[in-house]
Amino acid sequence: MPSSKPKTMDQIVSRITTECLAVRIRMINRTITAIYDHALRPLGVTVGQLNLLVVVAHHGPVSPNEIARRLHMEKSTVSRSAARMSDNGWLNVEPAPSGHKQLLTTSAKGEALLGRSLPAWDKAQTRARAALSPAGASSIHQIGNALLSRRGPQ
Amino acid sequence: MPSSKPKTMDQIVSRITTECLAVRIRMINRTITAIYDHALRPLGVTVGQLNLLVVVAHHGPVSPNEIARRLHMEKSTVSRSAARMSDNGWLNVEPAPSGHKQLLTTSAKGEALLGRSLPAWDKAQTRARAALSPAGASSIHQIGNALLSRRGPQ
DNA sequence: GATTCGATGTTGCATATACAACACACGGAG
DNA sequence: CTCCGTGTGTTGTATATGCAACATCGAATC
Repeated sequence: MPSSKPKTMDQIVSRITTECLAVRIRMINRTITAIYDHALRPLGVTVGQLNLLVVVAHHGPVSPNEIARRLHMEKSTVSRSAARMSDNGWLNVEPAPSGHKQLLTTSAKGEALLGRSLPAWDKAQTRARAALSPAGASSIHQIGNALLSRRGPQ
Repeated sequence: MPSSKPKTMDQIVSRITTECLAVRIRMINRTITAIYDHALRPLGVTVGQLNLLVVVAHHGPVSPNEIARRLHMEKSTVSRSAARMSDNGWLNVEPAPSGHKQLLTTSAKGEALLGRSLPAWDKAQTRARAALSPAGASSIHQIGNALLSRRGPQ
């Protein structure tokens, strides 16, 4: 009876090469992020930042931690991004009335940027849909919505 | 006649919130990457590194630039990752016989790591499939394969 | 009221990633 | 043979990202 254990290097490599979801998602992420970042470059903002801005604009005054849960990010990542955007004058970071908490709100400058960014975002969105193919874009949309519907731990 | 131009902030925010492919892909990327990295942590390797190792093992001696094209990455990203992995003894980075070029090959230690990592990778792969749902996983697989089939510029 | 626990934010460290500017070497044009 | 252009690798800079350890504040427990 041939053991199933002693896989050859070729078998392992072949298996991971043809199946791994991580390489694929990470590659797709790089490609799509590049499309948006390229379109947004003239505005001096990245997709990550634009997305953060939109979430803050959408969910009124909101804490970094709350955003981290919604977008499945690490709290420190949100805090540091918010700090950078505050430096740029796009976000206000203020301590909540009571407690240690913080509240993020959009500034006038931030909303202006958002308005100015719409055309570039739209162009990128179109190009991204093309890169993913309509069916792929629809799948991504669906998977993303499922993730968005339930927030993370922390 | 109402202009289609003067969108309100709410309209813009709502549109990007409900449609943007970038937030979704980036979120999916964070989630899936976390699954693999968590599973691989005991082995001291990240998914990105494991993937690089697999590609090098698969495509014999190969230059960083060639890998960059295949995986749609920036050449400097590949070079620096390869350098880290060389420090760990998982990859050999050697100058090509003639020319300025470099050739990456797996070391014995690298192949051993690969073999040791398979179970963890497998567990992560299963969990990732579950997180994406079978249909979603299949879509990602397909989109990824399409990207892999044509290499990038540079 | 003092102590403890839990939620929140910060900081140090490491990887991943991209872009721009630069350094180098090979090959072809002259 | 020399010069130049292209392909390739490197380095500086900046963002994104996560983990672990720590600091803090409020609330629940006693």
